[in-house]
Amino acid sequence: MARPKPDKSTLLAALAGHVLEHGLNTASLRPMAAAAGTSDRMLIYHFGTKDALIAELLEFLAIQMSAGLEAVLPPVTFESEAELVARVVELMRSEPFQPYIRVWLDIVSGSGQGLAAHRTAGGKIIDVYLEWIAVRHPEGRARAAFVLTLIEGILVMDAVGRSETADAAIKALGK
Amino acid sequence: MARPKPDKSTLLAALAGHVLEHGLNTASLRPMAAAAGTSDRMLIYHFGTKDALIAELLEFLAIQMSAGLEAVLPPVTFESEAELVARVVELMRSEPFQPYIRVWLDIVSGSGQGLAAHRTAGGKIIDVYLEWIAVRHPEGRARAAFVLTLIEGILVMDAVGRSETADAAIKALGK
DNA sequence: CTTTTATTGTAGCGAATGCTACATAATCCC
DNA sequence: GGGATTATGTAGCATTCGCTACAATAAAAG
Repeated sequence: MARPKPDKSTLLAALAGHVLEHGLNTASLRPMAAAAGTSDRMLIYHFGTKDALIAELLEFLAIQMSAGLEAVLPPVTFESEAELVARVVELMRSEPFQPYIRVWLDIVSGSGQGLAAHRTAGGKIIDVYLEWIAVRHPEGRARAAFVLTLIEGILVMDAVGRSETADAAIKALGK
Repeated sequence: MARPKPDKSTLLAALAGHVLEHGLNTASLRPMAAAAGTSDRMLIYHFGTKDALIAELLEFLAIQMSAGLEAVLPPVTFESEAELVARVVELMRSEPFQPYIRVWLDIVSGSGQGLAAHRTAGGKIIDVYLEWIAVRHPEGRARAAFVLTLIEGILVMDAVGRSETADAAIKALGK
């Protein structure tokens, strides 16, 4: 009775891997299925609909993008806000984060287009990151929102090839 | 001899209108053609390729998104950085800007996926906005980058339904 | 062992995709 | 006016899309 499939998360992990490499909003059933070692037929069988699949995949991605944050940056409070920002940006710009940032921008774009599942997942991810930053912020929770918002802006700048502007923003924060 | 079509900009304007309403990254030839009162056949005739069309459309959009900025917010320097940010955000959140923001997020997403035309257009748009902010910033050009980056982050927050976080960031800026 | 029930493969449908071949109409040049 | 060039319509092709019908197998239940 509505018992969840035993290895659905295995399936979702494979789908997530494909999406992280090839993009979320342009993903289609047959390539995803191939990446997961199965068929489009079976994806529909398991999820009912592509939209439902994407919705579940977004939940999975939201968790995956939130998990491991503690491991990659231990919960130490920094000496200054500027230093925290610099450290997080350095992290976000590192190689292993790139696929997640691409997917993140897809989520944001989809949210803008009014896709409910995208928006829900996007909001949850922001919530987790906000908390993650708050724990590490010396000036307390109120400023965490500011820091995270700035970092999101930096991601945008980086995406369109204006990292210099992002760097200028970080520098301006210092003084 | 390679004389440019007389009303290609008219065509591009119609295409831009369609894309502003229905999204850039999901646009396909036949609906675009219908919106422009033509056929897919003619779009290919004029632009050669869909990719080329998108590239030209992105240039057009970059200009269109930059033009009119002066009109909508006269080049007055504000009393404080916080006030400037508040005013610009108010502008960006206003109804008529919504379609442009959706397209903007599509451009950012496409840039993240490595689409060169998207990235080029996105960079140009940032450049123009940066200049636009610099002219209005009381504390000079160096801080304009900071302000614009923060605003981009606010757009992201708004997109995923976390305007409260964006507002908190703006407020935090005040003190 | 047999009868359900859950899982999977094969094949394909109808729609949409970007793009092209071919023919026709309009326009320009001389 | 006639030949060449430019513009446009009509059809369609090959591919991919999400999804489904049908049948076969595998597993569970009695």
